[in-house]
Amino acid sequence: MTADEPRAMRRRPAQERSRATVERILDAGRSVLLERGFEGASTNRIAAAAGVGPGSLYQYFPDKEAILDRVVDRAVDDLEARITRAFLGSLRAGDDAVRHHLEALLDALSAEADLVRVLSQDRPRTAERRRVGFARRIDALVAGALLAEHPDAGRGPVDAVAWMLVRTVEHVTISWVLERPDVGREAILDELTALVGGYLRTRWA
Amino acid sequence: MTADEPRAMRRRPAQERSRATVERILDAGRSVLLERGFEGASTNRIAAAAGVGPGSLYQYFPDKEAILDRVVDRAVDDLEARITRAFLGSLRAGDDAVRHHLEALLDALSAEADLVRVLSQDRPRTAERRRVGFARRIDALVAGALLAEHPDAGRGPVDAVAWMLVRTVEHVTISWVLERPDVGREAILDELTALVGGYLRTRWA
DNA sequence: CGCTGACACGAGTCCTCGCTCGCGTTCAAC
DNA sequence: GTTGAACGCGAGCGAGGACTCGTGTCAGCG
Repeated sequence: MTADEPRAMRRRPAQERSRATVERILDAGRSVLLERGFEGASTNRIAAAAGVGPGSLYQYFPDKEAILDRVVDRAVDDLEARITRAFLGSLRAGDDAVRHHLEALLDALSAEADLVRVLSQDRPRTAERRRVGFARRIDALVAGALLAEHPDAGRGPVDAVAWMLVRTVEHVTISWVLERPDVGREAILDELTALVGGYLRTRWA
Repeated sequence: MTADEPRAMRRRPAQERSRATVERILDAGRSVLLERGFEGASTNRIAAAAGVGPGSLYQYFPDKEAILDRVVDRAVDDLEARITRAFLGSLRAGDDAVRHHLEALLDALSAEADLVRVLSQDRPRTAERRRVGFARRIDALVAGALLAEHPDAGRGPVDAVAWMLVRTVEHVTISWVLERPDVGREAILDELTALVGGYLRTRWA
């Protein structure tokens, strides 16, 4: 009953046929979104790409926003899962932990460059909410890790450090993927590692 | 004759009256843009806000995009000027130079938080081009400053360092202005200074 | 004053888009 | 096979937006 609880489906698909239709709609939504951005993702275009009448969209979704919300949610879930998995997977890499984390993140973003571009450029409220939400969860993770290593540091400073590190790493990696500047993958990883490492060492020398 | 040279005015205003009209249109465009975002910045709304008929817009601008382009250009010019001035103004602050630069940047962005929000969230191609263009110019400035201090470092590494520092500082300051996290101005300046300083020290110890 | 071009106006045109609704089709249950 | 619900379809409605055009007003000049 909250203001913006996830819009329910208008009708819950019962037969196999309709479940496939919903799937086709969401896939088409993803394609159209990646190819033409939010601007060009009209309902008629999505329906056409799904090989479905415009009316069929509204059998299962209350409105356009609900469709794109689900599309974005799915895509971002994938991306988040990929990143989180990479993050956790490189936890045991003791010494070069920072670099391994950065490497995993950079590769995850590179693998979904089109998605990252669309979500970063046309930026509807949904996508923005998801981005900030995810960032905040990572904030907590990083803050926890930092606090474990420096139990004497206060809660406040640790939170500030975590917040800043997360924004830094987020934007540098995304900018690298999108701008493709004249800086190689290895070079940017070296620099980012130095940035984070130098900071942490400076901060808690 | 190039593909996207700046759209010329349809008619160059000759009398004082019409020059004032153009001014009113651009001012209204700015207000509407800041209050309702790109989404809500319709031509009719801008005309109404300017106290002008819809037709009058097209006496001087070929289409809607041209109007918003000029509005964005003006706003970003102001912001750029403010930032550049602050940057140059704090050049002589010898020892704490880094911190002074960051302070100036943060304050400039805070003073125009609404503009920063609109340009960062709904992000049309124009605004994005301008952002990247500005960033690249700052890249060059910073690279120059770094090279002056470390003449023995190669061109490539210096460019990479400059590129990364600029993206880092850009996004951390903008995120702070937009998210208003639970981190005070002094704290974030301390942290950013430590981040940049620690990095540079690590990099060229 | 009278004339002319510059300027302002805003009802109206055309178009796109989100969304509906009535009808035809397919499927599952008996 | 029959029936009724689930499903699919797509022409079309209403809203809103960009932009036009015919008409009226104003400034400057003789």
